[in-house]
Amino acid sequence: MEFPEQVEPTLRQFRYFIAAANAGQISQAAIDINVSQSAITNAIKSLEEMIGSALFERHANGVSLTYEGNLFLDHARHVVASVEEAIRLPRRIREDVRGSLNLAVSYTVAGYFIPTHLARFSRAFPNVKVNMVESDRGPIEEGLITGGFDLAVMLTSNIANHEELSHETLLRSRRRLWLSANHRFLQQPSASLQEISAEPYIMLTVDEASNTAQRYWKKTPYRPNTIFRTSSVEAVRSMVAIGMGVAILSDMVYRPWSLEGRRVEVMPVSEPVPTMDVGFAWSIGTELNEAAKAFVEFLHLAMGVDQH
Amino acid sequence: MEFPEQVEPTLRQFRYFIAAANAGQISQAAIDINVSQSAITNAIKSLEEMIGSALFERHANGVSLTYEGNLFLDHARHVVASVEEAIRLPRRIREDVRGSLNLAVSYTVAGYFIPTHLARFSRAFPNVKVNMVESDRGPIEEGLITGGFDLAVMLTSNIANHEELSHETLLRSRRRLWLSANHRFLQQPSASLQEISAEPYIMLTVDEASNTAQRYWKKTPYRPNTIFRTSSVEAVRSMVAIGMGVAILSDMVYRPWSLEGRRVEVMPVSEPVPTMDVGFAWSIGTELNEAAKAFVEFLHLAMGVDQH
DNA sequence: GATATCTATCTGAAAAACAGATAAATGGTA
DNA sequence: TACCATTTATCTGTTTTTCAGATAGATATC
Repeated sequence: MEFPEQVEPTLRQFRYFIAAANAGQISQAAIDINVSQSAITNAIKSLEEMIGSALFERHANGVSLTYEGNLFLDHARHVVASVEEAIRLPRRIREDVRGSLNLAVSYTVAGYFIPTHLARFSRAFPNVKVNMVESDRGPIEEGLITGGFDLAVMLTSNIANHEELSHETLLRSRRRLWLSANHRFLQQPSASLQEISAEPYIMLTVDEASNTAQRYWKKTPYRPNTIFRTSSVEAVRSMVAIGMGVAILSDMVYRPWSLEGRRVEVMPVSEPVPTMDVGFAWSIGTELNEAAKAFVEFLHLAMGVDQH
Repeated sequence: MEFPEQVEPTLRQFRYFIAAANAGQISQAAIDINVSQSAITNAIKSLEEMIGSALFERHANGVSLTYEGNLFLDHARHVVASVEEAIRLPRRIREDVRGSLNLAVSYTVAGYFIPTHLARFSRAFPNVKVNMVESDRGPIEEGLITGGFDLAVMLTSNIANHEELSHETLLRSRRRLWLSANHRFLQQPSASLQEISAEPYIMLTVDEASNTAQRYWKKTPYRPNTIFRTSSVEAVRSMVAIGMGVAILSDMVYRPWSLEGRRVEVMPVSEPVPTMDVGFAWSIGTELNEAAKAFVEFLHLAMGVDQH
């Protein structure tokens, strides 16, 4: 016996076995599935060795299943069907889920988080119409409560109304110091808030970023030396890149290159700076509709929420 | 891209994918399952091409499942579990079925049909105690009706009491002419009953074989030239082998060699000769107990009753 | 006995899978 | 910035596996 002492079956062996069981003849099965007779004979032989009992009785005019072979056939069919499903289902279009989703998103989420996920979601759930509205925290919270929005994806750490809104964090993005490629700080492992306070600072105003900034500056005697306030992340990036100032922003919106092609570097802040938390928010009282549930589940899976 | 444009996944790819999903890192998964990192990388890449979407997002410190990857993981685990079950279950000991089976069998069944099946059945159902009794048709039918036997495996074509007994045929075994290796008939394609009637005939008496024989001899003007009557198939075989006579018996009891090592040949009879039908018999009124049902199902599968 | 048809086995060739080496990208650290 | 550690991706040569075709053996049919 020259056989490699197989321990694990292969799918091919299952298919060959099923073909033989269907045909009642190994040679006919070989014709059916367009392989050689010896290939099927060997596949079955291997399976029988693995299982430890004969699957077929061999006759002069074909083969017939033994008791064990009959049991195995059921399992084999199940296995092949499961494989079929596994390959087919992940890209299955979930046409069963219908309806519309009124989704509110905040600025950074709209630009840096939602797009890729929303694209995939729409491919997977083509019958869900997503009406996405970008807005500020206040109007979003109000819309969720009044029912104007089904669901929001926003910065969860900023949420004010905890009586009427639930939230769930999907992603925590670290905040670090952005600076130009030739900044002297880059020779240090990190920069302290004290050091940063001496630098010209570019303040991003969207998503209440300045409010958030206050939270960690307030714990120190220092304040940022804000020379410019903008609602554009691209503006921040460009200004940082050409050396006009530094900024503390989340990794989620970080890109190494500015629009002009200049490099933006990044480094940790010595003091603990809160992460930027992105997640869902919804009204406590009302149940999510089918489309919203699908979207929540979709992002759960994409973010690996259940992974731990 | 040097890849062979795979269409069907392999089980190995499923296993590698699961390992990577569990570990969160391809390289760690490679260590876990003791293969090279490139093997897993390639397996995942192939799967992604087959499915048509990414299963993982690649990061600098590992991989994380995409939405599609999460869905696929469920399927993959199911597939591997099903394979596991398929390989393990056919030899699973059915300890759940308990009880005793009072089984009656007729002579030829006891010697040439039951043993191999009963051995396998007992391995599969160790908690079923089979009390097997060999008897003649009359006492078997009586025992089935009075409840002394739960079930019988016998020659169904011989059953007399059709009012109180049900039966089901499992196997039809062709009857052919047995003769010695140098018999002149062997130069013909077949032998007619007329020709056979001129030969010395060895009559087997068990299982009412002589009654059965009468059924087809009666349709002709000829009668077998019986020179010896015996209840031993071995005796028939030996006597045929040394050329003392011929016999018409079923393939089920045919063996090419006699006890003395002489060859017994076999050839068809020209006229239609009824097959020997082996099957179950049981009392119409009573329901089979669990052990009996298991035995019936076992033989159904072994004989491929549901195959057609 | 000849023929046809079945499964089992053998052999050389083709295909696939793999390990190992290396590249490319990124994070952490000094 | 540089350097190191660690990640995934890719490439290469080798090993392993799979396979088709040929052949043998067994059995049914004619």
